[in-house]
Amino acid sequence: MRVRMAPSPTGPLHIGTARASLYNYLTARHEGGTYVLRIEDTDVARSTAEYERDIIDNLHWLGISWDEGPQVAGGEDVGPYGPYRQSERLERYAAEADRLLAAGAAYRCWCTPDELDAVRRAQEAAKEPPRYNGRCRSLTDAERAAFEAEGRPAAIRFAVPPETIRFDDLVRGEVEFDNRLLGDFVIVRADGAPLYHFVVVVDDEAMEITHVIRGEDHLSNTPKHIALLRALGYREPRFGHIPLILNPDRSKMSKRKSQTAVSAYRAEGYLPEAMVNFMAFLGWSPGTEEEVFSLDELTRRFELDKVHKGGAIFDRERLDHLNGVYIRALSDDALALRLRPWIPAAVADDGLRRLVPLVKERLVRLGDAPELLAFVWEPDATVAGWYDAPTLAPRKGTVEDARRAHDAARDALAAIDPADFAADHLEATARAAAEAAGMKAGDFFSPIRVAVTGRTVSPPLFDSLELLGRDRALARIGLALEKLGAVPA
RNA sequence: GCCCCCAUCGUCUAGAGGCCUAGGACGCCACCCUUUCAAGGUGGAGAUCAGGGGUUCGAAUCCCCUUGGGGGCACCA
Repeated sequence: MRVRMAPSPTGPLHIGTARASLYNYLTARHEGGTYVLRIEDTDVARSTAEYERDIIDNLHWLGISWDEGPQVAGGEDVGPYGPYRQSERLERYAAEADRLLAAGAAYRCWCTPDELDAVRRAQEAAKEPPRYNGRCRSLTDAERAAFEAEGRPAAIRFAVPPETIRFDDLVRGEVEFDNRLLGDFVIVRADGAPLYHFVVVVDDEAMEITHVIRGEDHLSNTPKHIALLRALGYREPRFGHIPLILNPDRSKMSKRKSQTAVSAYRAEGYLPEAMVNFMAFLGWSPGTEEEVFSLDELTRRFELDKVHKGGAIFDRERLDHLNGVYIRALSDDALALRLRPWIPAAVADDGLRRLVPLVKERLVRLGDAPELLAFVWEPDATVAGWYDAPTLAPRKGTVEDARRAHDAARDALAAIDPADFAADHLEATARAAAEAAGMKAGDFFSPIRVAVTGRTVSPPLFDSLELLGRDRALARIGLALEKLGAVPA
């Protein structure tokens, strides 16, 4: 078994491409086949090295590996079937196009874009299917000679044989198309650039691909590919068309309506394990009620015949949940490592490990960490700037309550030996202070929480206090008192 | 317009004729735990299996039709 993924570097790695790559990967690895990466950069105008880098980097990030093809963006090919970039296989396409031409299976077409456009418009007006009218297919030798003498560049069209194409799709079963309904399509542009439907067939044969697994959007293109590959005398691979990933409105997932770049999810702090697990379940399930799977487990369990036929909406809330599950499953050390890029370098180098327990159960995405933890590394004055005096009041209390709490807290904390400034002891002390002040614990803690973390919602108060240490805690309470002083009770 | 594909709670799904008065998960709502927020626990609402015909002793599961949705019909991929 030889399987491939064939992304086009005309944009960053798309969720849909990533999912198709994942299904190909899982199929190849499950069956012990070979997995190939081919860069489909025939559209030179839209392809860039930057996008190729984005695609390869993010595929690696997801943990998807391949046996053949470039392993690094712009890097050298690995494998005996190269080159693996279509832009480097132009001679082969030209030779195959010539073969088709010589056999009469393709012909030159001199129709101009304007002419083609006019025909298409007329067809639309007449409510006919828009397809090439075949004008250049039946040119006389004299007409052909005239065009050639003109020196006008010609495109090459495939003369689609009038036949019914049937194939047994790996996920959809028997499918049948009438190719008589197809127009002769262009396989090589007038400027010499070979087109997708043609190169994909040439390359799959050249790379001896046995299983073509791709999005359902290619299902109705498959009869074209089969007709082409027959005309070229190639072996027919098995085809499998997986369901599409959908926008919330059930249309094909698109940049316009959804966040489609894998890099964007990565930048928000989604874990690759969660992305992979989530994407795998968009259109597949093991047939049981289990739903948390590592890439290795997926490889073990994945089977193409359990893939669904209907499309699936990309549900962010479900992804969020799964991401949280994966974050919580990480050890503190592992999570600290992952958090590094989101934390100021000085903090990351020093006390990051100690911060992890404060946020581990609260993180949806790694990128949420700074919001939760900034109070730790920001200067006292900055934190004090995050709130105003009324915010210090307990939910059902007054600023006067806040003042009492802070007075009591300041005295209580100041009395603690810095060496004993630990969460357990702090809590006991604070509770005693609250009781002495005649306040409910919650009402007492709330103002302190705001003073210390700058927010009404924060990690656990006493752990935060311990982290800050006595002096900074006292300083923040002092700052809060100053603010309260400006407010008449 | 033509061709093709698809159709179980809002969403992801289990279900391959009787185990289904349709199960799980996300989300939602309660309650418990609790210093806030989370996490966790318990419970709940939520799908007459798109609709209609068949086949069968029996249908979410098989067949047909309808409806709805989607994809494709480029000198893009």
